[in-house]
Amino acid sequence: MLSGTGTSLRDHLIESTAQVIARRGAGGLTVRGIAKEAGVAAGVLYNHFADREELLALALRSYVRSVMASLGDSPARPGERTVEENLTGFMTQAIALHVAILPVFAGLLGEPKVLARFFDQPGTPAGGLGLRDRLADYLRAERRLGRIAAEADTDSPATMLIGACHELVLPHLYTGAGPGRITVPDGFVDDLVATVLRGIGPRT
Amino acid sequence: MLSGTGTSLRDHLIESTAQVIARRGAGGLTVRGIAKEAGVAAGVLYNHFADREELLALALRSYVRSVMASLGDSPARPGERTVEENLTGFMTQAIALHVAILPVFAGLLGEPKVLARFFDQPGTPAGGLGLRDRLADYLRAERRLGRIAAEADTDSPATMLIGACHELVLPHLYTGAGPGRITVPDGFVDDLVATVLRGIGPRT
DNA sequence: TGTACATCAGTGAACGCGCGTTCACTGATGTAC
DNA sequence: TGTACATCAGTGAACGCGCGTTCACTGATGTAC
Repeated sequence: MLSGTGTSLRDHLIESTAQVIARRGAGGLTVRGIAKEAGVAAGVLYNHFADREELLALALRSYVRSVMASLGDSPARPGERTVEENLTGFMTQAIALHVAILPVFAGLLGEPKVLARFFDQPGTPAGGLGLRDRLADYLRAERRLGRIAAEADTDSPATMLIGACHELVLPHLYTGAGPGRITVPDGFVDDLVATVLRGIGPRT
Repeated sequence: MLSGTGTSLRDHLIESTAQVIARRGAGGLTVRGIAKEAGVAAGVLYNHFADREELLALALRSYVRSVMASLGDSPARPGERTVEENLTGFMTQAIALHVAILPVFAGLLGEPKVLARFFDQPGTPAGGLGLRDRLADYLRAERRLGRIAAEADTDSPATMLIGACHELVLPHLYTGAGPGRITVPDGFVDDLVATVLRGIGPRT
């Protein structure tokens, strides 16, 4: 695990840490735990990183990137297919992203220094934070095309749809379910999209 | 602050801790910090509580109760006023509750033991967790009364509306804004309710 | 090819710190006479 | 009322622990001749 691989030890440490994050979350990650996972001595971290926080921020970036890469690009293009199909595809990805990433960031809320370092990195993937704005942009484009109601608001549906991702994941975190299996109820996405498109008010 | 008050030292400790939680969140709360805030020696905690976690769980309950008391009862009664007014009132309260409570619980995600103790307490107020179900119950009642569409789903609007509360608060936590001022955008609640009731799809 | 030496990434015991928790002690209060 | 004693809530120094971090050392590798 140490030599013979093409990657540098620095990269190996980042990848090992990202794997621990994926498996156990980012909360309570210790320098010794990381080193053990990577199969090296604890002190070696400081030959390659300024401190624990720098390594964690880099590992977080690596983890977020690998999750986003595994999901592929969002297929929501204004004017193509139907709005319903586009929203359904977007939400399916958004949910997968939140299920993978929200528990990790939640575990770091007690370590604001690491979060700050993560967000300060140049070229940081926006993670879950950019999704709401991208969704609102998409909806505005569809409104311009006349495929959603001219008088409809775009911020509130974006907020609610992304918020639904949070609502799906957060209760599991409070009860300490960890990053383990979070199951998406049958028809979850379809119901969300239908409610947003058609509303629940009586037919007028 | 020590003697002369009618409350026992045990109650005083719980209240002092609840106040620290209200001011600085529940993350990183130390036994010494609590004792200093209460104006007593650190060791005294163990004369009244089994350990730090028990005190924190009790202080959490006290804090949640005081927040809920300050908000009063939810005014959403099926069949009274209009659905729009009821939802607006419910959401205004739900947002205030999440703004006050979500940062506190978020800071505790790194301490699952304290969360477990909190939820294990008999008579624990459900906090933010029960709101979604209450909202879904309310919507089902209105649907029975014919005040929302017969074919409408009730779980998805409840999930989205409560999720919008999360979406409002969570980004502030990532950027380390603390439990400080979280401002609600103008028309936030009205837009949410309008979108849920009328939908954003083109008028059919 | 063989030998002596320089280099330097990696090692892991040790350090200082802050934490939750303990416990011998203090001193205010209540009681007996 | 005054005095001697018992009680016990509160004290805070001290303990053990795990943490992030340091640094003198090791030993594999490359180089000179």
